[in-house]
Amino acid sequence: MKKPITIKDLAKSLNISVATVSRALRNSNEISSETKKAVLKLAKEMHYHPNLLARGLINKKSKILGVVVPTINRQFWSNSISGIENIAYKDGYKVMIFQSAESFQKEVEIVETLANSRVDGILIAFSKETREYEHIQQVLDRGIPVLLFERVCDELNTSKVVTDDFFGAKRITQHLILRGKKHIAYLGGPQVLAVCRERFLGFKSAMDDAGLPISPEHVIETDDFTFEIAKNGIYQLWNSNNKPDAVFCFADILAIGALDACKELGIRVPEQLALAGFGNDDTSRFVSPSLTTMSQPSFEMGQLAAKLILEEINSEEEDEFDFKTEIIKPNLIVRESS
Amino acid sequence: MKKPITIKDLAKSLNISVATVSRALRNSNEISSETKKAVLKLAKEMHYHPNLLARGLINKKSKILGVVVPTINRQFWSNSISGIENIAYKDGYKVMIFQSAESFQKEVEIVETLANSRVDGILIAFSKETREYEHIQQVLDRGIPVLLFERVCDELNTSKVVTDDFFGAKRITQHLILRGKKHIAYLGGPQVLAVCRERFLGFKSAMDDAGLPISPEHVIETDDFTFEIAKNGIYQLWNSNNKPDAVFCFADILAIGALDACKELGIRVPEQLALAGFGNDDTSRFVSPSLTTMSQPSFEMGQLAAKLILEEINSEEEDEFDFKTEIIKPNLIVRESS
DNA sequence: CTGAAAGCGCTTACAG
DNA sequence: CTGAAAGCGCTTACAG
Repeated sequence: MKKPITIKDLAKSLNISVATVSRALRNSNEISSETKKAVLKLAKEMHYHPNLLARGLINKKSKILGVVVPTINRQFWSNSISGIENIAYKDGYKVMIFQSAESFQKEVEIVETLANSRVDGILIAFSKETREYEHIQQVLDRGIPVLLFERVCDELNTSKVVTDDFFGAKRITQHLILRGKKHIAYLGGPQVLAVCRERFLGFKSAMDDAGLPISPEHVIETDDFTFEIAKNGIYQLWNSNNKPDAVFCFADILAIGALDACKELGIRVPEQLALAGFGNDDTSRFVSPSLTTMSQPSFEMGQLAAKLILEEINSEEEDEFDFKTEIIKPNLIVRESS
Repeated sequence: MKKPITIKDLAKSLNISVATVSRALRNSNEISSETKKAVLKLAKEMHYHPNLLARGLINKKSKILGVVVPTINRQFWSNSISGIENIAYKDGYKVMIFQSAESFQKEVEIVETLANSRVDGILIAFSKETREYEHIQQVLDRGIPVLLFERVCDELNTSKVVTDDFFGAKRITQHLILRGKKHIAYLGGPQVLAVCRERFLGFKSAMDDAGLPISPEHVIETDDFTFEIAKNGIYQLWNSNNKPDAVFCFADILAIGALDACKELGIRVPEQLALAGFGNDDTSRFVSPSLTTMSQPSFEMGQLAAKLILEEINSEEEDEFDFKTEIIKPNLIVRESS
């Protein structure tokens, strides 16, 4: 590593003080345009680059937002991030992205690093393992703004951006019912997760309203949201005497696995078995039959999240900030699978 | 923002010097276990957290790797990043991810920020717009290790990790030829990009070897790699008198678009038109007919990239580091579309 | 408009 | 084993 050029080097070369150099570089108004020009010229010539660590140490502002998601490898998360960046960049903020890989320990480490690096704010969607929120509460206590999105919790007093999962699940279940389906199964995640609970409750509510019973063996909870696990689920459902005529899947990837199982088992979709997902992965458009799903406006949710946290960051630190919880309704997209 | 606890606060409370506190915190060996214990205890009680900016300013080591990719919203890139993280975390490094969004200007900004934040190394895949490499050369001149992956250039003297695009394209074209196809079209990106050029040349080489001519109207160059553009390409090919009997697509997403066009046009795949992609997006498994493709080992490429740059970072700065270029062969995965 | 000085939070030779 | 001092690269009142 070479010794980088510092303002000291510039100052020495020009025979002026570092204070003046600093002012010229930051385009201060208390400086003559002449010296400013000279400094800027030399800075360019000598390939001067400011040390952001030193600046951050003094300014206490990094103009950096930290984002923590379970994985970037899913449409929903990567789209949200794009939405966050879209807003952040307009305001001169850079966005640092980290993946927790659904590991609580990694999440804790990342949050700690982010906070210790003095980012201006942290946007986080919890890992699947996260059950306690001490690590976030500590960051909050340190006065660092945190915004929770999609995978949130009730315990924390922050701004939040979430999907209206209850509404979405109810709405898509109603759609299946309208299609004449009466024995609808549910393929979803563990109900310790709020999002899973909500979607199940929405599903249940629609069934209840229609006076349709839910068979216990039609509720399959998976720990992992993978293609293979969904396939097993369909095999399990189809091997019983009590076959469903539709399946509402917690996530598109599950519905896509379900679809594959249907192909293998020779089940006609949607005639024998209608399928519906949630989330609107790009993939759901490309499979055949294409997949009915509740589309989460992930990009817009990211934008909204960024807006909220920037508001908080830019608010007067004195007055209590008014935390908002934005509940975003997903949109039903009907395709061939129902 | 509250005033954070510093080592000064700890020192005052314990009536010892900041130097001693610092040593206790960093688990130095020149310290009595007694004072160490006391410091650690108080640090916990007072919720002390080290300021990484201050540490970085002195240490010149951040234990952070910066990664710049065109987008995280594609399997190949997100998988590579997971591979990079996998290796980096084992070595105690954190990974900061940035998206250039295929914008040269944004790429330049990000690289500048990364370098000015004193990350220990930068792994970058160029944006589609990037034609000059001054921004990287400058970073190199500053002594910061840079590794190029997938979207690279010849001009820069760094370690590189790339796909053997020529081999991959040739191999998959040969596969199509073996399937009895003789009029193979090519759907790909602009050949100013090295990766596009290589894949086209591999395609051409296989055709040449087999004594098969390539019709000029069978070579379609698209500027964007999107589903819709690929569909148009197929419409264009099919509306001519000189219809191909197979299409080698530069990327899976193009092949998937092609597939959709075939469905709309009633073209039987692979009988009338065989289709092959490149990259092995997850989606290519899920579409129907499933897609033949050259599978790039993206996770492993990420791992390799991280290994190489960590080697460089950990090498004695004195001796010239021996830059390596790793050329990774993709694997042919034959599925239903051919 | 410019400079000397103090300081951001931390680390590390150098003495003792 | 501990402390005083210098310093990392920068910014910002305070004087002038």
